[in-house]
Amino acid sequence: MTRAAGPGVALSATTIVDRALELAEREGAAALSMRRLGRELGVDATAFYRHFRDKDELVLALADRTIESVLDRLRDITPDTGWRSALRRIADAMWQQAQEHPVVFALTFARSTGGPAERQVVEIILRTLQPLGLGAAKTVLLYRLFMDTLLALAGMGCTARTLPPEIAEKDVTAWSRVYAALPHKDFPATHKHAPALIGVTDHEIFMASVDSLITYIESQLA
Amino acid sequence: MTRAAGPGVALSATTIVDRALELAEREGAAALSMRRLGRELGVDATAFYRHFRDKDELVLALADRTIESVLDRLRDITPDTGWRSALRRIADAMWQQAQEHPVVFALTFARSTGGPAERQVVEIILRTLQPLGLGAAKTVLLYRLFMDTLLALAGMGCTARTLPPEIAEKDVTAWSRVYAALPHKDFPATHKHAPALIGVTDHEIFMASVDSLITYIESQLA
DNA sequence: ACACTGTTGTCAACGCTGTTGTCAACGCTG
DNA sequence: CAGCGTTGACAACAGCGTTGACAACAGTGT
Repeated sequence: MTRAAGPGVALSATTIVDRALELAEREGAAALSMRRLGRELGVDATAFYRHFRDKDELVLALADRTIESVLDRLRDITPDTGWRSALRRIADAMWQQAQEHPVVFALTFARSTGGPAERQVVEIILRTLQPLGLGAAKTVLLYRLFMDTLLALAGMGCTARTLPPEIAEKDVTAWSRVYAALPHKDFPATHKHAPALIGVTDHEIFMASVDSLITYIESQLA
Repeated sequence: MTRAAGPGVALSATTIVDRALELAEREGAAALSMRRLGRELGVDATAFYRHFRDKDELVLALADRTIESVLDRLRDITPDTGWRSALRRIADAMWQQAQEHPVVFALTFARSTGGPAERQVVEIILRTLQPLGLGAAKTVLLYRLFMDTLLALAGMGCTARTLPPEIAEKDVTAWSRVYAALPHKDFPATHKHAPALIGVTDHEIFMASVDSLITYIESQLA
């Protein structure tokens, strides 16, 4: 049953991205294969290549798609919004993106899509930092520090949380298995703090990081 | 030419890790396949499985091996070393590890090996933070904040730097290609700062992050 | 000295992966 | 109605991680 071209076409870049996003988040990064995606779309695996150059192009498209939802959450930031609360809202939106699309986030947090959504987010953050009156050099450094730190932190968390199940088990239980069992003699500090260490959540760390970054920017104002 | 067991054995976990580490850093993560590694060792690809459960176990072994060099650089930290310079030395050692073994670092920065080298590093950092007299809860939070932030930042950088060449090109040039070309009309802030943004280095960001973290810890002492 | 046992490497094979080239079916335009 | 460009199907390729059966050897107990 060969399908054909024109408006009544079966596939489009948009529907491919839709299904791929849903598939990846539902079944993990390993399930995002061309054959699996083809089956999901009811189409031969290689039909994909009529719409994207290669798999990496799809991955970047997934990234830019998820950034759109970040953008939506930043709409209410105005020039009147204080820079502190603006930065907090941006951080918050990034965190939510990571929670909603952990697989795609893990796949792409170290990438640059160059897509429209990404460009808008960059512009918004720069507009927030610009009026602080630091020099150009300091402004861009603080932009990168803010952006990279939060992307990296959230991305690392997503990577850890979306590991293939059999691998994830080893990692997740590493702290409770090996670190909680270290002897007081050779590892006094670890032995003492292991119970508390297990309890620290990624979100606490992320929020502490936001505090830390804002504190640092304040210190640069003087 | 079938080889055999005993002392005159061809392979060992150590030699496998040696060659794998060298291969990965020389030719990239994609080259670290069992068949390629077997060829490198002059041995059938599946001989590997007599020494490791699976590939992931090798990757974790690679990670712990590179952490050993971090440990070496921390030997001269004593209880007399001020916490600020101790933390700076730790950060420095992590950065050097990331520079020397970017492929392995990118592969494992979000993982926990639970190996001996990793345990020692954890103990050293906790011993640095412990005497500050913050409560247990604050101590472990700051430990995780410090560790995770620097791991994530360095790891994200390594991930970006060790992408397959054809993919890397798109990413590296994204800033100069798309962001430098954005019109002043819709993207005034980006348009203005794009030239400076291209110039910011990962190391600058990393060092700024260390400053930021130390500043934050200081603020928590009061 | 000899058979036994456990270890280690070889080999063939399985079911995957991303991707390419060829071909057929279809909508649109001349 | 012919031709053309687009789109999907299909077969195929080279590579991947991993498994199971088999052979060669070292060391051990008798």
